[in-house]
Amino acid sequence: MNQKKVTIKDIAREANVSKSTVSRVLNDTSSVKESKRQAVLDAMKELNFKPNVFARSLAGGKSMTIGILTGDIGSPFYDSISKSVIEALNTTNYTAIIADGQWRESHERNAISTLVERQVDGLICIGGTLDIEAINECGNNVPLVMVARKEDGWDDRCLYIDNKEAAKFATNHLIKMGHKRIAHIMGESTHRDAMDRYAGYKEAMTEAGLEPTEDLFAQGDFTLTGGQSAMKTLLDKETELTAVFAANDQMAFGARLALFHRGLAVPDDVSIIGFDNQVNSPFAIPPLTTIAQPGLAMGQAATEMLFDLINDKPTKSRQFSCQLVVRESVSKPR
Amino acid sequence: MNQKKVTIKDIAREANVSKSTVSRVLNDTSSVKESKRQAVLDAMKELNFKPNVFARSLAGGKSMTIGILTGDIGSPFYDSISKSVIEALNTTNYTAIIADGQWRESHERNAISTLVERQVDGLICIGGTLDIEAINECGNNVPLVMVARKEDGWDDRCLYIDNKEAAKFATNHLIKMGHKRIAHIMGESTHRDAMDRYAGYKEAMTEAGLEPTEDLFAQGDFTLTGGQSAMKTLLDKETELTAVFAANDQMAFGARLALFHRGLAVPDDVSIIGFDNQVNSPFAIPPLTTIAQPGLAMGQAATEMLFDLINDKPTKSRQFSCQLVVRESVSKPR
DNA sequence: AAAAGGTTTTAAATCGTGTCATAGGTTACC
DNA sequence: GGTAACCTATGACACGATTTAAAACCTTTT
Repeated sequence: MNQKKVTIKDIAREANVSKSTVSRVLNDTSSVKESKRQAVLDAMKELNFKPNVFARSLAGGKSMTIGILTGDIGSPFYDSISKSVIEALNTTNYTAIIADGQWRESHERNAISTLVERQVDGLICIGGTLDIEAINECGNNVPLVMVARKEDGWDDRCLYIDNKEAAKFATNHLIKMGHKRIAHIMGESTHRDAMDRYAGYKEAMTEAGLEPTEDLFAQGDFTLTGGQSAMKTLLDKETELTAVFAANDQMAFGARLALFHRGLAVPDDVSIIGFDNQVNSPFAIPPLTTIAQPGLAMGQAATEMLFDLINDKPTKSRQFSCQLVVRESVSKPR
Repeated sequence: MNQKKVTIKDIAREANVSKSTVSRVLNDTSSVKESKRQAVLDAMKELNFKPNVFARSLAGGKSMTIGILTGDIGSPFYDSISKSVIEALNTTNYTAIIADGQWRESHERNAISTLVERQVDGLICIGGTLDIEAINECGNNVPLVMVARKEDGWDDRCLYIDNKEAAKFATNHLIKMGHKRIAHIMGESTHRDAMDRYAGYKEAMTEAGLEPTEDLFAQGDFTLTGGQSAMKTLLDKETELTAVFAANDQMAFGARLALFHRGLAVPDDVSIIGFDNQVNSPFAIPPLTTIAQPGLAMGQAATEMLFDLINDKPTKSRQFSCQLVVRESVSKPR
């Protein structure tokens, strides 16, 4: 049944070589005569040899493991990045361990130390709130890449988008459609993305000669319920808005539900634009117009960058561009 | 900077005891005089000792790692289970490794062997298509728990729901509301859940004296787009349906979009009921009536069961009950 | 033909921890 | 007081690989 573990020792005996030789053909670390290499490979195949990861890690000092620290498991956009990293890792000998920060500094700290205890060879941070110096310190100087996040002074390992510019683009889309009373539902205020998108909204408004007054602003927190209650607040103020720019799709959905419950139609009464382009956004009713953030590409690029970092190759931060995805949640105001 | 690794050897020296003693207080494997225990603990604190996972695993044969084999990362319901497992593990010394089966047997095989190479101490399978004998074989007899899946002959380690009964319940809800022409969008036909739900639908119909005719049936695949095209097919048949039971929420959303594009209102023209109660289902337009599957509870229970299995305690399969969540996507037919 | 030089191969040390058999030391009992 | 029983602590070895320094083997050069 439970096949006794096959070790390099067994392979060595079977192939009439020493353990070291086996190790050398395993890692291709120096030349081995072709005949012996074949003998070893044959033996490995025959005995169905699987090297022991732990022995390897202990001896070699590499864990062949990459840590993913995600701001929050369950957040669709971050999840899509995690998924693409895991997929990218599939073609390598590395395996991912995911740790959940749950948007709390303390949790993030714990999550990182879990990863460090597991001796991850590299760390990919997706969003998150803990400041980068702290991460790096907890992280014990493990090679580190930041995704969906830009940090000053870390200009060689960030993969990000220009949130302000993208938010401006979104707002301008509404403006071009003829809207003047455009509200903004902002994300978690401790979150840089939220601040940047808010800034972009304000700038677009001002440049168009529209005033982003206080009553057009509502505080959200990037969640469905947060978006919903922000929209309620907005509606209670009886602001005469005709369009809403939500800082992410989740909040857009929340807002959309609040509108639905007040009997307001989208886009006929109120237009909505989101941010992220989650997988289910095309299936919202109506399909959500939004800004697409290239999560998949960022995840893949992060993986590549991390390997460059691990192999001491030079890296540089990269800005990804976003695209407006026009669907059916925005129309001209009536 | 990079603090030189602190080993039990250092602790031993600092506390004036032998390495073995340190190991014994670490694992609480036999009694140690209180004074020495304290000395060791103090030394560990002072030197900020973190045991090396790999050395531990190598020597002890336990990896302190649990493998999660999920049918598909990105599938909201399965993801919620994974998340709850990861959370449950947070209070233990175990860490999770997630491997993605991507609904393909070959991928699943690879995923399992990755986990086995990582020497996981236990395996939690969430859904998936590979048959259980194969899993067990690949899994090298690692303790194994199945979530959201019932397998005959494995009556001590499955956590599941009665899909047929729940589907019957869903269908009956529509029937009670007065619907007679009720369509069903089925999931991936290789999937047992899909078959069971279909069976429940048929049984409910027949028992109510309604005939589940061919034209009321459409094949889906548990995805958003699958649901959409199934609904299109249904509408193209010009079946005079007044309600749809989709085998999961994802397909319900897809169907809902197809309806939207045909200008049909939900629930006024067509009622929809789903299955799963995904986190975003309350935020659909209109909020989706559905069958709630207790994913969180199942994830936690799975974790507990796995530990029982690991500790050679007896376990028994457990059936969870589902609940109808009435929201706004179902009304009486007009 | 011997020395030099390069290529393969090997034995032994190492990585950090767990475990087992054993050695001391203490208590208890007759 | 002597022996048995028990509790603690120890050292040596094991776990399964990598790595290094030295040995063995082949070629080539002088």
